[in-house]
Amino acid sequence: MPLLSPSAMSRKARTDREQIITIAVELADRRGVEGITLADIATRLNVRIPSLYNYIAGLDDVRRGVTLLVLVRLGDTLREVVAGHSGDDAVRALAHAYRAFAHEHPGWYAAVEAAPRYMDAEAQAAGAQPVQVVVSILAHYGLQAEDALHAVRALRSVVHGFVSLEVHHGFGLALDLDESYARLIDLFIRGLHAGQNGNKRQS
Amino acid sequence: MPLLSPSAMSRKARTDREQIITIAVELADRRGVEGITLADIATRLNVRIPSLYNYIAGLDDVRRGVTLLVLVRLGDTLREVVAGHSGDDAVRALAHAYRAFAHEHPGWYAAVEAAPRYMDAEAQAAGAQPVQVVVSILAHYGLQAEDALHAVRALRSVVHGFVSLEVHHGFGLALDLDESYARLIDLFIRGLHAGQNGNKRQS
DNA sequence: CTTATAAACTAATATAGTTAGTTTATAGCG
DNA sequence: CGCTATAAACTAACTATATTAGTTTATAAG
Repeated sequence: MPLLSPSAMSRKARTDREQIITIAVELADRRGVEGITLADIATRLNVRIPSLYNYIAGLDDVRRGVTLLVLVRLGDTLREVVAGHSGDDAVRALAHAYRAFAHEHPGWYAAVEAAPRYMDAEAQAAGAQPVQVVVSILAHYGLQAEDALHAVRALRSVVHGFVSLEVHHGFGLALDLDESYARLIDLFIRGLHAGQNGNKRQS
Repeated sequence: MPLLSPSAMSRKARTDREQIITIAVELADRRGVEGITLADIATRLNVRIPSLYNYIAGLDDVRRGVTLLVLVRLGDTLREVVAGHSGDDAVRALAHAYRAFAHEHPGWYAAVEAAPRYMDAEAQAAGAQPVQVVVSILAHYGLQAEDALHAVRALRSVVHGFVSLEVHHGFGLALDLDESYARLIDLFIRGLHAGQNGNKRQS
């Protein structure tokens, strides 16, 4: 007896695994990857917990699937938003979209943050679209090979750092967050421009 | 019967709570705040688990205590390191010390990251020394009231963003991390200088 | 109709934390 | 010195979680 519709019977494990991951992704949207429980998934499917093991290897397997899916969705979102922009505009658009994603889906963003815990480097490569988007943007700044990669890390750090602190309520003061973020991105852009001639460190 | 030494008998709850937190901090250094277990603490004290409840309200209470203590230690470390430096030097010293702390004590750094989960805003204020250190540094840049606070958030974002990604192995490429970090901090400093006259955003 | 098997189930185990209620040891007092 | 209140330990029991083993059931295919 398959999990729901008794339609096709052969090699259906793939389908039902996706069903489980889909439900897990919904749960994760509210409670984060760590908040996923097999009990909730089983209830949603009107099935007992052990039945799930016919399709998944365990909870961590579910979390891995969720992480991958979320990474892909973030990558898609960023790519769409950035399309049509370039230079400073592209950086601002990306920064805004990244933050918006975290606001709209805190649980999913938690999955992005915890991604390395559940996926090894190779598996992550499959969902590394976010990085690719950043690389393509910074290419327009005329940054050479290694310089570009260091810049990618810088942008990731800046954007992730702020958003991470924000969604975890790490900023205590009553000071406008939109303003802080806009200034941070501008500061990053200024730094990028100021470094274009003479990118080497002074000390 | 007190947890260990049958010395003073009255109001010893404070003492034994500190004993528990101390052990928990040691455990957290290796496995993070989330990795603390009452079982481990009880074993270390040669006591059964429920006995701990005479001194703590539960696991989250322990985590709260650990978080507070770690926050204070980080604050102390940063303050010591920054003392004697000013301007760009102070920023670099702080950035370096912050990252070093995360490297030497990954578990403690996890507590710093998760701090808002276990402590409300008021409780965090008690361990908000790190922020105070940053404020004092940026005062030397001639930043006015709000500008300074936005700049504090920027520095926190930059430093935390990179370190967080690094310790969670979020950087996939085989590219020197020290170099990336140094460039990021320089980029931040450049941006700070470039923004000194005309700090307002253009759009 | 038979049979092989996918897919569900029940039962049991392990590890967590937590609560209730009981026992024990001892500090302080008469 | 002995009584008593109480701090502080204990055992027992319960919850929720994941996981594994072994059994039953339904059905697709021959």
